[in-house]
Amino acid sequence: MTTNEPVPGFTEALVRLAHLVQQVYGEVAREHDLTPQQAQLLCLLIGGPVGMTELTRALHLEKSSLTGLVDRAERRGLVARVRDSRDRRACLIELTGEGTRTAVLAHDGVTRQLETLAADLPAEHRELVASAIGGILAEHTSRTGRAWSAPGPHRQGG
Amino acid sequence: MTTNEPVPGFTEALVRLAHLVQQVYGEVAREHDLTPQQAQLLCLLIGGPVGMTELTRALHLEKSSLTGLVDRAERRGLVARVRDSRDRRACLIELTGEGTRTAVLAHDGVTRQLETLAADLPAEHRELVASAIGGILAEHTSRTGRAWSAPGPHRQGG
DNA sequence: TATTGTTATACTCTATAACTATA
DNA sequence: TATAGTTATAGAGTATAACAATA
Repeated sequence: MTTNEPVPGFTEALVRLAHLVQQVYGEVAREHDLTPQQAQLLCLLIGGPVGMTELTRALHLEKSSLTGLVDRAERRGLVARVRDSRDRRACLIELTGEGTRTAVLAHDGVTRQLETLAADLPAEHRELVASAIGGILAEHTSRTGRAWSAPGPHRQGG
Repeated sequence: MTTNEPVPGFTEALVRLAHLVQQVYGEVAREHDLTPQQAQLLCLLIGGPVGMTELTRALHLEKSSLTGLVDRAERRGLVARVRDSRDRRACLIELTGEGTRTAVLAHDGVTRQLETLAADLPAEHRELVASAIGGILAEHTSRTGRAWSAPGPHRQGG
């Protein structure tokens, strides 16, 4: 009985929510003089340096697109390329001092905005929504066959 | 007691969900040889012709950006500009025949993908999630002070 | 040979500022 | 004056293909 008639507004709600989150990201990014893509990149790096190949998977970008994104962020002093000591072809992208400050501000800004918008939602509903989304993400992960590291509010302690 | 300690994973889940929806949109768009932005535009027009100014609000774009987006979609035969009989400055954007076919396919593709990913979610949870999202969207609308028309799975019968 | 990342190229997306035409 | 939309311009984002260096 998991597939009765689908709630008509369900996918519409998901799409609208996604659009809203994008909008929040854009607004917060702009407050810090970032593009949304740069904000995503920075938030993704808060947990520590990440290799280019892993970043292409996390951001769903072609490697050449990522090269350009990192180039521009590097030019603005937000990130730096460091050589990978174990593979001389590879490099890791890490936040600079300014990049770290900006990343944390952007991350906190997005989180605060979303928390504010969801302030009226009872705690148990929040947990249910988070759990439902977790299920959707897990289903997607199992279908695409690899783990997933999203940009944005990150899991600390990695 | 609406603002206890926030569920830590809540905003993270929202952000990851937004990213997933974006990804689905991108994949479906590509299947139909569209950019994600073109797919958004097309889906937004399924309900009928929409004016440029309203489109800038729905898509959160500057008017000149929208001009370019519509230009390219028009050049590809997906949409057409029609004069507004009540205001000779304004025009309405409407789907062409091919545009309508493509828009419906893209819309259905996104819906189907998301429904598939959420297939394991019990119906009552789906309703609760949709309702919770509705509350977040309503809160945002009341803060920004205007109604909102999202691209993507649309509300028919408007 | 396969993988990592860059370069070259072309296009789309986006914003700002200045503009035209209409209200 | 204000609004609807376009044009000009510049930069950012993205993909494809070809390439260099390393594994």
